[in-house]
Amino acid sequence: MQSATEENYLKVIHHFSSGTNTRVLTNQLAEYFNSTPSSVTDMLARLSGKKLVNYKKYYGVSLSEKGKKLAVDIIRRHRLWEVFLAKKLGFAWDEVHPIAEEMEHVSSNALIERLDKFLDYPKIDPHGDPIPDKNGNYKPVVLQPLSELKEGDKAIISKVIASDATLLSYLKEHLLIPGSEIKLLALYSFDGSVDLMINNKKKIHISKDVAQKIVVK
Amino acid sequence: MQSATEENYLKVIHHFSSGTNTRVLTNQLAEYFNSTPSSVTDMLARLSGKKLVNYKKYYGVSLSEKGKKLAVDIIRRHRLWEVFLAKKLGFAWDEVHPIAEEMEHVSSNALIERLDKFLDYPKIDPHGDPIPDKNGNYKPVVLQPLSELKEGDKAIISKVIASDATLLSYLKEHLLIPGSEIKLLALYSFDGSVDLMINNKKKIHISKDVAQKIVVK
DNA sequence: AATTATTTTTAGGTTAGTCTAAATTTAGTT
DNA sequence: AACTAAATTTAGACTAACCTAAAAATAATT
Ligand SMILES: [Mn+2]
Ligand SMILES: [Mn+2]
Ligand SMILES: [Mn+2]
Ligand SMILES: [Mn+2]
Repeated sequence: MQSATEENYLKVIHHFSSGTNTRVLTNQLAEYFNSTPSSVTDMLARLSGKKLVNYKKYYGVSLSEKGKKLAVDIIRRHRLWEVFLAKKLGFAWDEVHPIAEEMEHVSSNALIERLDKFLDYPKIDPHGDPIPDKNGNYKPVVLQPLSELKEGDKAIISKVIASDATLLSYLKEHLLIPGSEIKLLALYSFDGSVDLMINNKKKIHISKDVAQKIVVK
Repeated sequence: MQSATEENYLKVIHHFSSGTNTRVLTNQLAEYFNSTPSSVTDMLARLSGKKLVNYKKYYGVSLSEKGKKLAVDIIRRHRLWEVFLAKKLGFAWDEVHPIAEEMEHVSSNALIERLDKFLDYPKIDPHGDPIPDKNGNYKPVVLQPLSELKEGDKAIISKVIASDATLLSYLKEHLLIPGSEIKLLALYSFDGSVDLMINNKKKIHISKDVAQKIVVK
């Protein structure tokens, strides 16, 4: 068995190695966890001992096959709980993450299978991220920033890259949230700002800066 | 904040002191947790330091007001999750406990309030135990063993005192489970055994021994 | 290539939660 | 009251998960 801390590490290593570059660095993890490089070294040695990661001193880590399986399963659990929180309990999409961060560590497999069924086998979570099935399979959704759309294009917002609270509440107020349908009415070449139609109901003008932080599919 | 271990202690101390006698003994807790008396002493000192229990060396512990509040809240969380697992996910009443034992430690209060609403404010859990409301109020259900009913009495099974797996599956097979309605058809004075009608559908004969383990209300 | 800066590991220490074995206190019994 | 038995605490040790400070390895610059 693995602890909640170990599960969190696996999930984050998976996240950081999910792009092109495969190895994950000690300082990267330390910064992410608001921890110290020495604590990370400690944990990487532990995970290596459990054959969950491939770890070379001074070089970096990657997930082993065993570790990758586990990481994907934890991501599955996390995202299913997020769907439950949003769809069944009525939490907003930006409230579910910290709660799911705890729920994902409840260990029962039967629980997750039944939850999956109860939710009618959802494919994406409230942030637009794909949910792996029980075999760990999922297809990464093709995403692009809103700023790359052309005039007339329609898309669904699937994610918002923002941690700033004032920006988040601004986006929320104007329904620039995951799930909303948008149409690009006009693109102003002089500053990259755009006019949008949101859910066929409301027009809005946003800067290029903000448009780059709204990810659509 | 308190750890999951501390929460488990508070809950169990509440359980053991819930009867007439108020003080809970070290060995009692050690046995319950399959732990050692010295580990318990250690934890009691910790809980005492947090003002969650009143603890006198060599004498025993009881919950402080603060500790009692917390204990009741953990019981609330536990039983609400049990209802969720049974009613929404379709788990059997005898499968929900170990899962709820983990879920009860998820810390969000908003989560529990929304869960309560989602479940339509249930008053009892799948074992027939009462669920405290958000202020910690609940009325202990008046319970008696089936063996104390008189001929002609009707009752609802609210709990089964059994850990033996063969007995549990026997009871399950014959629908002698929480929620079932039973009527006492005959009481045999020579050995205390009884004839029952279960859910107005099936007759069964059970020994006094088993009748004493079926709690009804 | 030598020096400097950055990254990472090692060394040593802390807290929560556990254990075994020994000492102590309380309870029970001649 | 003295002795024995049971319950409980203390002492000392261990692991997981953290930390700070120092040492070592790697990367970047002169
Ligand atoms: Mn987590
Ligand atoms: Mn998500
Ligand atoms: Mn628990
Ligand atoms: Mn219960």
